[in-house]
Amino acid sequence: MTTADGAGAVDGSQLPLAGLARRPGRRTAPAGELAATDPVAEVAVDVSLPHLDRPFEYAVPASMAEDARPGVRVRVRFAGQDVEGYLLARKPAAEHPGRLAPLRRVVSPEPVLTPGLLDLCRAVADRWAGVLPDVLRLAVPRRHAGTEKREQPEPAAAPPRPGAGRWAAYRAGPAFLEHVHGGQAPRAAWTALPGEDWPAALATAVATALSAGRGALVVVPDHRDVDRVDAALTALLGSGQHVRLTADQGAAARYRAWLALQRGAVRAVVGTRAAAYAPVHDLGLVVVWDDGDDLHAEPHAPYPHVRELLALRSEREGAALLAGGFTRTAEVQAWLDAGFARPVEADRAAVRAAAPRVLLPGEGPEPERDPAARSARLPSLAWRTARTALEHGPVLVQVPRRGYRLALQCARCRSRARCSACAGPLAQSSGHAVPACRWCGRPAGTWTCPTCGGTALRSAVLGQRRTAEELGRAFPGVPVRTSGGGEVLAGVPDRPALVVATPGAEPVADSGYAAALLLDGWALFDRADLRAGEEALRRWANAAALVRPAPQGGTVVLLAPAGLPPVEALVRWDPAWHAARELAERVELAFPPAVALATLTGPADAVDALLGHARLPASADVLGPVPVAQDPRPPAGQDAPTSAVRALVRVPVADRAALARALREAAAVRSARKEPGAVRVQIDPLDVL
DNA sequence: GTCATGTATCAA
DNA sequence: TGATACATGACC
Repeated sequence: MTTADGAGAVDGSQLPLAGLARRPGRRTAPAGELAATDPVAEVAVDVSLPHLDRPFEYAVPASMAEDARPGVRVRVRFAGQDVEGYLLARKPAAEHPGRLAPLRRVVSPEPVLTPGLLDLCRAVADRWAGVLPDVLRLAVPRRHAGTEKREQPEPAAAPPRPGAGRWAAYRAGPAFLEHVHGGQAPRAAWTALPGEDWPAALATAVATALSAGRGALVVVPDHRDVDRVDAALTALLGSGQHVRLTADQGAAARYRAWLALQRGAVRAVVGTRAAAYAPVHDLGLVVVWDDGDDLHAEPHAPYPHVRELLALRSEREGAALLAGGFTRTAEVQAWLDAGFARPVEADRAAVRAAAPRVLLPGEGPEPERDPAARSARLPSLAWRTARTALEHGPVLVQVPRRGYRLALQCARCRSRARCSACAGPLAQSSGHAVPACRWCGRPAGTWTCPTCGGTALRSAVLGQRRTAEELGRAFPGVPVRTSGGGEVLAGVPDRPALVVATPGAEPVADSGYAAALLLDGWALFDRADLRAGEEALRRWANAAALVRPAPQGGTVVLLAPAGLPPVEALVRWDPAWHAARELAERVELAFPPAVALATLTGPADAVDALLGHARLPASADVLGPVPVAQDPRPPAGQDAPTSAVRALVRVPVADRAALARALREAAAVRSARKEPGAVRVQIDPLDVL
């Protein structure tokens, strides 16, 4: 029987059940129906309005006293409707001066939102100026009731510690593993050697953490990469030590894997971006592979990025952090410069021994007139390289994806045209005769190229997909396979074939490609994007890394002009050099990661209102708002705003938290006042044009 | 977001 | 005067 103490602590006397209390015919529920201890529950309700992003207190009926534990999903009455929520905590007394409504239902006794996961989600919401319910939707998978009842396997015994394996080839590689094994939290930027079997290397790192009783988490860009790491982990550890988490696995499989981690039956996971939240026990190692891939950027509010999320998480949970790839982003370079992370890289001799030879048109023997090459619209060098390589194995042909944004460049030297006021990219909007800056909106009536002094602008060419049929005609009798779009090949056998793939969909060849042709190098520069150079190098290097080393004849033909930094970086296979250059450029232009930046996108008056409410740090620099092309994905149920604008706010990195807080508070004011128009706030978005 | 309440507005 | 519309604030 519940004592009066419990009830008195709630409300001073009885605890009426709201809703029932108003109806004269029904009596207030007696105090005896409340939980004996801690009759008050704090609940995060699933309402994504900024001004409601805080716990609300509910009374715990005695019938739910056992199940209503912190972390469980509950259903409550909120503002007259039934909503889901998470029970955050139980406590003896309420702070809310009014009456408490009771919990309506404990949806599931499974405590899915553990204190650690709640802390992480709260930190993510704060870091990206968002609200907790939005983050919880990303972090906690949908419930699958049948799966909860099923027995989990017994926790597997920790595996033996593996040798350093492939890590011995890298300076500071074995030391990193040693620290992981020793319970420390080193942070490393790993630049993988071309040709590296990186899934195997990551499996070794995961096994090292497991062998020390620590958990491990690996986030890769896509499903195919999950398959590769999954296979490498199984090869090293068997099948019981890890699970996989991907968006495309069914609700049951996903929830089962998630629960296995949550219940501590399994301590290692590999997955795509949502796996960054996986409830791994005793987390000792977090890994992000190829952090430059934009699949690591969450497309749902509040738009967190896996790299930054894992950095945040590793610090909060004392886990080691490993950011690996064949190239290095400016963001990771900034980590190195700041001393936040240390490099794990091979020495130059090892790089030279592992990298393929990279050729550019204009080098090597004079091109001859070759009708077969012309019919495929292939430069002679590419055609001859492929023809020779096809005698030794498969040849990869990387073709660009469609649909790059239109940018402007110097008609003479082809360097990207930038605004003379703020260095933003110039672009031609449809319907406007005068090109304008995409950042500050300033029209560029007259323009002079700072590189060559030219004054004429040219429209960039859109990427164009070459067809496999065209290549097939140029190489009669050679099988042509394609990978990309809907159909992605995992691997190809070690036989002569042309393998046409879009970036990110390149199949792995059993013993490496004999050659790769990287076509349409220009298209990658024609993106109106600050990250174009970095992205070009990343795509080229990821394809070139699948080619055999130069000593075994591996050759890459890159159709891009010599002299541009990403081209030079590929030829010399020096991604660190390129990353340092990129970062220096970002510092110069005052763009991320050199500064923290927020974009506010929405109807003009809504953006103005948000900026008006925001108590921005004194350091804040506001650019725009400027009109932007219609939002490609307007919020559900809303029409695309007719006059969408975008404003940029930049602050020093040290003020990022203050910027996020100011924007969130301003959004809270707007939502409380029901000001019309939705404004999308993004912190450090990738697509700052 | 929903709901309840308060105030302005207008036809009868 | 009563019906209705719209603004406002709370939401536990």
